[in-house]
Amino acid sequence: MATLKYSRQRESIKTNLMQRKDHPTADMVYSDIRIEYPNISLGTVYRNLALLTELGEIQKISSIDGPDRYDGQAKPHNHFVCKKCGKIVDVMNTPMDSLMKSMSSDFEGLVEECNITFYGVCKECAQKEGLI
Amino acid sequence: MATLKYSRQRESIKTNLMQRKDHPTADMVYSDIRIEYPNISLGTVYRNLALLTELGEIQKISSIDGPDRYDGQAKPHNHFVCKKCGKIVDVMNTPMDSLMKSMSSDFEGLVEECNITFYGVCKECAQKEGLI
DNA sequence: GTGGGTGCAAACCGTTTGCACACCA
DNA sequence: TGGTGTGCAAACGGTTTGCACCCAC
Repeated sequence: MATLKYSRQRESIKTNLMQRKDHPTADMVYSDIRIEYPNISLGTVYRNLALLTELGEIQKISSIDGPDRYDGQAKPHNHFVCKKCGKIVDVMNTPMDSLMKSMSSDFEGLVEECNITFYGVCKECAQKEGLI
Repeated sequence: MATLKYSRQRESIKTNLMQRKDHPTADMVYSDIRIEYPNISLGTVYRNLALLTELGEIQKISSIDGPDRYDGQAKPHNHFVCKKCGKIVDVMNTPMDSLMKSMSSDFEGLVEECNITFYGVCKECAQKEGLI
């Protein structure tokens, strides 16, 4: 049961996410898709984003403030989220080995599987606020 | 302007957070404070938690799902948040040096200042779900 | 007395869900 | 035709906010 069926809406959402290089919110994707499918509903966008995330075809990124963001890049990688402006930057090649060592033994062997999100202040915002 | 005035509500919230060793939600703090101040409102709790966070006296921790959590521990440290059960574990002594090297040069010198939150699946949940 | 703090309730915002209809297989 | 997907709108949960009153200074 619950066999996956084709839908052009889901296809369009996936394609949109794969093509763009930013990390849009559900609403930003919704705006884009509505150009091609004016009747699509925001609920459908959320449902498909959740489904694609579950399938591992996209990544969901939680922000500290504001709405969640999505990443169409298939290759697993991590993110840096700016607390001030919400900007998201891809972080590749995180040194997992040294991270692992610092984690309590409760989590040994598990961190490897995780998507890690770093929060902080990006250079631009730090300069604006005189933190740098 | 905006001079900080004493309030026993804020004092009580701060004390409550400092004494406990878990990472409660605003609502959990609210429940506790109501024992001493039955008329306190949830809005006041949120206002004071935000204020204390801004003052750097407590830490706000964003969860992937569910409500934000708060940490009364003054010493800066990082967190591991379990995606499955929401459990939060303190992570001390993160190897910042190796992390820094892996970050893009856009953020060099800034990551050191950040609270980092690791997301993943805790050992217990991983065992429950057969991931381990 | 003045201006910040509180309690209350309504509003807010992102997200989820129930339902009837549409469409893929 | 059977069952999954959609559009719509209402509901939801956590959080914020406007307002009148209260209280620290």
